[in-house]
Parts: sequence; structure tokens; C-alpha cells
Amino acid sequence: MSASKRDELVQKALRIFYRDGFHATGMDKLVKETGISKTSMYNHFRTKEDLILAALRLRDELFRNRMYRRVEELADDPKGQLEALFTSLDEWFHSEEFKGCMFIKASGEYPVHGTPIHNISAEHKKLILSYVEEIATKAGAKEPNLLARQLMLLKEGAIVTAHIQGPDGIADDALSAAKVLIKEQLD
Amino acid sequence: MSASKRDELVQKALRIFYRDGFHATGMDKLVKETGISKTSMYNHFRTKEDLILAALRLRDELFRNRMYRRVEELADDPKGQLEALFTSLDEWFHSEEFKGCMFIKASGEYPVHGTPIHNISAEHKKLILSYVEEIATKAGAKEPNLLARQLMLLKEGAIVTAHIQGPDGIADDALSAAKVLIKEQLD
DNA sequence: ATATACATTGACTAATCGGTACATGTTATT
DNA sequence: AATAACATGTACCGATTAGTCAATGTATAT
Repeated sequence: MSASKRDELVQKALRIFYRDGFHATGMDKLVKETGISKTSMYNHFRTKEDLILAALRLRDELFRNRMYRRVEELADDPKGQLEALFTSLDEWFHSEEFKGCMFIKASGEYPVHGTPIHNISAEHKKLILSYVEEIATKAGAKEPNLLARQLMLLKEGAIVTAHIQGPDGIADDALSAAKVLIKEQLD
Repeated sequence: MSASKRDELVQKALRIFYRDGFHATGMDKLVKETGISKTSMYNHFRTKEDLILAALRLRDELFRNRMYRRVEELADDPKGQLEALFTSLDEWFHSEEFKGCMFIKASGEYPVHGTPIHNISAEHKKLILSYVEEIATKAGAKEPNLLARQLMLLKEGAIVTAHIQGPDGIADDALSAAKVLIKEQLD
């Protein structure tokens, strides 16, 4: 099937782009590492950027699904779920494949605003923000959107710091801060 | 003078690397934009990586000097200085040259731990953390190192978010969270 | 069984990558 | 005036960049 070949390409390209970066990954490396011919790639995607966009879309889907599922696995009540966000982060930080946030790296390598790659990164962040805001509302926060934005800052900071300094203790710091912010809004 | 030529090169290279990224900036582009010949560059630096490291060292120096000076300009008391951190961030976010954190981008493009570029990024973050911790201690925080790490998470998150979503309101969110965390530690 | 659609290899393009060689300035010191 | 040190432009190196082309499988669908 053609669709599965395409999916296979996007999956493998995602892994390599995430591991090595975008500019540092040439099409010939993708050919060598995926075993998929260059002609086939360009049959499915007009340009390298189109392939990158497909990889980012897949990443967004996989990442959010995993995170949402894990958060809802870890806690039933909304307040517990807000805290579980950081537990799931901690698990991610300590997993083998952790190499920082793919969207932060993408918008770092493609810094021009309004660019498709930049837009998809912004969209990814907004979707997670909405999710957190929804939980914050259910939890009865006074200002759920403010709380959600604050927790997102802790999340982004934790991801970046875990990537630069190593994963240990980072999510705990974020969680301890999150608890204070949550308490402040639920009193 | 030879030293000033070298400094001129590092300053100009810094601007271009920060604006366009590292892999996306070739030596020929540097020649064209700096007006400095490639032979001269390789007379001062053995490799492109050496030039990148020099640019990052300069960036660290300039960035921390500016931030420390601005924080101490904005407030005399340590508690006010902790808050002024985020005011200075807001000014940076809204300045023309803001393109995110150069060290976050550097460790994104050179993801291997232990690499010189990765190390210098980690060092930069540690130096700012020490500075914040010092102020937190003076402010009388119960756990000044924890508070400093929490405020740093807000700072990194704010930088990344301002870069991806745009600068408006981000530092305010971080400041409002910071105030809650500071209050919690000073009671 | 034949047609259609897609995958494949491999050679190829023009441009750019990091880095070097060489010969010609330019400048300051002696 | 001569020398040493450094800056310069230009041309070049082999490798790699994104992307194309033509020719040859190979599978599925009618």
C-alpha cells in the first residue's frame, strides 16, 4: 500500500529529525537510514519542508495523545491531573528517546514568524494550553486561563532545562512550583 | 590591530548566528555579510565550531552583563530584583533583535551532551541560576536554591513561549507566577 | 492477462558545505 | 629602506546540499 509506505517514511524521518536536527539531516542520510529511495520520498513530498511538516504533524498527534492518556491514567480528579502533567513530563525526561521538545527546536531552526514550520509549532503549544485550561476550569480555578498559561511556562522551562542540564529533579522543581500556583487559585 | 579585527568578526558572526541559526549559516555567508575574508577567519579560528564557541562566549558575557545591570537598575531590594528579572525579560522580548535564547537554540542544533557547545550552554544557565540564587538568599527565602530553580523554569519557559507565540503578555504571566512563588517563600 | 500505479536504482544537476593554497596587499617596527 | 606580521581576493578542494531524470521493477485491480 502506498499510504503505509508514506507513513513509514514519515515515522522514520520523524525519529531522525528529532535526533539530529533539521538542517543537519540531509535527504541522502534519510535515504541511507530509512532504506527508502529518494525518488519515492519526492513522490510523496514535493520538498524537504513538506516532509518536515508531515513529521511535525505526526509528532504533535503522538505526543499529545500519549500525554493526555498518561495524565488521565495517573489521576481522576482535575487537580490531580494538573499535577500529573509534571509526572508525565518526568517520565518523558528520563526515557531513552528524550532529546528536548521537537517544536522548540523546529522554531529555533526556522525562526521566521508566519513560516509553516513556525506556525505548526505555535499550534502545538496552543493545543496543549487549551487542554490544560480545560482541566484548570474543571478544577475550579479562579482564573483558569492564567493558571494554564503559568503551568505551561513551567512545562516549557522544564523541557528546555532537562534537555540542557539533564533530566534529574527538573520535573520535581516544576511540580513543586505548580502546586503553589494551583493552591493559590483553588483557595 | 589584530585583536580588534578578531573581536569585530566575533561580534558580527554572533549577530548572524543568532538571527539565522548555526547550520543555516555557512562560512561564505559570513564572508559576504561581515566583509571579512575567509582566510582571515581561518587565521583566527581553526574551525567553524571554534568561531561558534567564541560567539557563544561573547553572547554569555553581553547577555548576563546587560541583565544583571538592568535588574539592579530597576530595584534596590532583593525581592524587587527577583521581580525585576521578569521586567527585564519583557523589555528583551519586545526589543527588535529578540529571536529567542541563543543557548537553547545552540543546544537544540548540537544535541549531544558533553559537546563543547552543549557545555557552554549549560554553563550559561548555571551562571544565571547562581545569580538568582544569590538574590533569593538575600531576600530571605526559606529555600533560596529551590526558589531560584523555580524562577529559572519560569524564565526559560517565558523565553521559549515569547519566541514561538510572540512577546505580548508572556513576561507578565511569568511575573504573576513568580510573585506567588516568592510570597510563598518569604512568609 | 493486461493496464495502471507506485517503488526502485543510480546517475545527474547546480549550488553550497567547511576548509586550504597562493600570491598580493597593507601596516607597523626596526 | 627592509622586514615581519597580518589582511586580502581568488581560485580551488572533495564532500554534501536539495532536487530531477530516465529506465526498470513489481504489485494490485480490472
